[in-house]
Amino acid sequence: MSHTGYTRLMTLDREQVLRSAAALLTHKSTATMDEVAKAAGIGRATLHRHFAGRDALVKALENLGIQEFEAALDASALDEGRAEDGLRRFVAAVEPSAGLLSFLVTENQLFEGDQVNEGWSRLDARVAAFFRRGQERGEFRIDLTPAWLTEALYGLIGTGAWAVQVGRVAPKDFQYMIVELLIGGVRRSVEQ
Amino acid sequence: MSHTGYTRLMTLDREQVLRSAAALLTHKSTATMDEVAKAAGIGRATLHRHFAGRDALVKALENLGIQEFEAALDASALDEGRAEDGLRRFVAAVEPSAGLLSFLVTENQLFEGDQVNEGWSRLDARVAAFFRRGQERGEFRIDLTPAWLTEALYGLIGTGAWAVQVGRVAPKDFQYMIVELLIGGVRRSVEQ
DNA sequence: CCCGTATGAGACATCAGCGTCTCAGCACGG
DNA sequence: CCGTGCTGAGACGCTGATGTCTCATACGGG
Repeated sequence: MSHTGYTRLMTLDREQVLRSAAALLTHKSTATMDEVAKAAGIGRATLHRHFAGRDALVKALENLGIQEFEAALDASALDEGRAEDGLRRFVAAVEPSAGLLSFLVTENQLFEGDQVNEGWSRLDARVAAFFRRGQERGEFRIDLTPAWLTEALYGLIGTGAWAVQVGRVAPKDFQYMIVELLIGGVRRSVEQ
Repeated sequence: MSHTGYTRLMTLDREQVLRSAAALLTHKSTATMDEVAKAAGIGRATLHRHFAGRDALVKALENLGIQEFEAALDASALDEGRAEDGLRRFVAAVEPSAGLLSFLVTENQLFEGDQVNEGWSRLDARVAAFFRRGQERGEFRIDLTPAWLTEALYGLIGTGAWAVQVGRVAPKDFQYMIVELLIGGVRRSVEQ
């Protein structure tokens, strides 16, 4: 039989191709379909058999990213304990996907109004709600809007992923640098 | 005489075209040469008379961005008074160029090793030195490296410019959101 | 008034990347 | 041993963008 349903083997193939595509596009967002194929160790024709075209590939990557992002969100149990610690857990959980997320965010900025994948708005809402709860509990300051904090978190994750990639930040410091800056800021405070 | 030297009129033309190109590419980084020309109110041929090609245009924009960035750096007198206030002045000064800077940073990430414009490294060094001085004076925490703080500043400026553009942050809050987050972080501290 | 000059519009060739297709090779199962 | 089916390689046509060129025109100075 051909690849109708989602037999395990088939899914594994797709998954693997998707992973390597993510890895490549993460640090070369303009990579060619041919490059993506070669990076996955397959031919361009086969790549097209898995993904109808570049758009389909990006959309699949988008779904993968959303899925991983959501998994990180679930895994970090943002509501348990101090909001600050939830944030730490989240950044730690999202680190492996940081490059992919960064790519997708950049990619999304190009699609002006062409209605973005609804998954993003759902995730945005969850993250913004987390910040809002932190504010209501008195753990976060209230003069920075949840929407901005959400964007800033994405931005810092992307910047962090890139800084690690070009060697300006040690990989082991990724999580620490992002979370500490986001939580405490750069000012040296007495309570540290 | 033709446009040999840099007669005033000629320079003004270029400048104006460059400005409008910056404004356009800032929120549509994939804009066509034709779109750039139309946005500047000139024909594509004339655009090519000013800038040999897309690369030349981008390079000119890069120089413009570097120049504005450096001007903002000079104007904000980072060393005077508290480091924190210097940072505030700088973000205020750089706000008009934020979109352009954001575009250029993204653009630069594509040129892998093709040796980036030396202007950037000079500016990077100045900013990093500022953070280092702040640390030495005891005003900034020392567990975040100057290199990371520099990248984070760029990242937040870019994120801020984008957030304003899509309406997630009010233009008047641009400066406040960036500086406050960068300086104090999201944690609600007693001393606020 | 007339000439020089820059300009805008458009035609043209070129090129890179995409999407489709064909074909031969290879593995795998019957 | 032989079909079936998937794969990689490659050819092909198409499209969009680029860079170059020509030409008619409008503007401005002498």
